[in-house]
Amino acid sequence: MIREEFRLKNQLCFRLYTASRLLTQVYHPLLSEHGLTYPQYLVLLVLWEKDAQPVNDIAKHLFLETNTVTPLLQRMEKEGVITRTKGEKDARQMIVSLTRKGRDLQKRLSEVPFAVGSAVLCDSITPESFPALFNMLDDIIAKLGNSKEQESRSQ
Amino acid sequence: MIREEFRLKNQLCFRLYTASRLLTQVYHPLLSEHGLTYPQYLVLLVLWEKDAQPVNDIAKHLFLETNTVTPLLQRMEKEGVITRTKGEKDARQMIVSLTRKGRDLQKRLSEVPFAVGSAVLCDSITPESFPALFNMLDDIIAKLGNSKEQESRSQ
DNA sequence: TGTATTTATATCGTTCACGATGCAAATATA
DNA sequence: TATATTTGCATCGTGAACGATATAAATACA
Repeated sequence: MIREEFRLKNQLCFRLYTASRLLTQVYHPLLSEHGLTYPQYLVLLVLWEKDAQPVNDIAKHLFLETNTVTPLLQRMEKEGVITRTKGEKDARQMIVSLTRKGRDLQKRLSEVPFAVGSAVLCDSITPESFPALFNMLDDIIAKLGNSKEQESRSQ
Repeated sequence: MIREEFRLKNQLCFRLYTASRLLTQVYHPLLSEHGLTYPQYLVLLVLWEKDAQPVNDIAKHLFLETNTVTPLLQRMEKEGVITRTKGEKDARQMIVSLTRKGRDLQKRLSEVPFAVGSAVLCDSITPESFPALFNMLDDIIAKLGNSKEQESRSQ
């Protein structure tokens, strides 16, 4: 006698986890061609919007901890797509900046968003249905992301 | 000049990835108390629905590869929540079965689905809005999961 | 000013994900 | 029936995630 609330069919998290993994797999061949992983691509998205950010700002944009981002940035530095320089005002900070190679990747990856977009489109997933999905996911992220901040603030 | 399609705000995958990670983090304290990780919990969900399944069936339910599931099952066996026995009809198969401890965990974790559910509920995420979200995520999973099967079939 | 606290980042250990590869059992085919 | 192919699982290497902890710089405050 399986309880309904334990059925895989009724799990929100499992759906998010699976959809996320499968969609990330769509990125893989497109990115590995340029020596990038998906999280590294996310770092580039952040830096293309605003160059020269400290580690902490990048981590906050991605809802990640610095202990995840730091090694990732170290690998990206080794690959020559970013540089990490000590902050001038604050010597604790590491300012992450795009290299020429990192900037140029935006042009070389220009087809990626469209390729991924077309991979998910189907009868029920259309450009028109995106806003509704985006809103729900944003609400989940806001709820869980904020409650996390509350936690750390109350300690 | 950032292109719109590269903005973090416009990325479906980033939302799925973030929502998945944040929601998985809600599970963490509830599961680690019982020595479980989230992927291990998913294996239990599968086995609670149907006990004694080969590795491959478990992997397929979770949209994972056996090279991810095998080490995970080995850890669960070491923890004493499952057993792995060679298949009788097919000696290549490893049949994964719940131990007494694994079965009992269902009762001990009975509050988990409700605790997680209440963690996401807010003004816009309600029991009424779940079906719409579930349907869209299921469509994404079906589209990407199926196209993966097509691939392997055509090789 | 001297000490305590906070902040920014880094290091470490464990557990996934997953591509690539290996191996043995089962099945297909010559 | 002998050989080729497929199937099911395991091993290996790399790169995340993330809790725990460390370290140095900045800030607060006594």
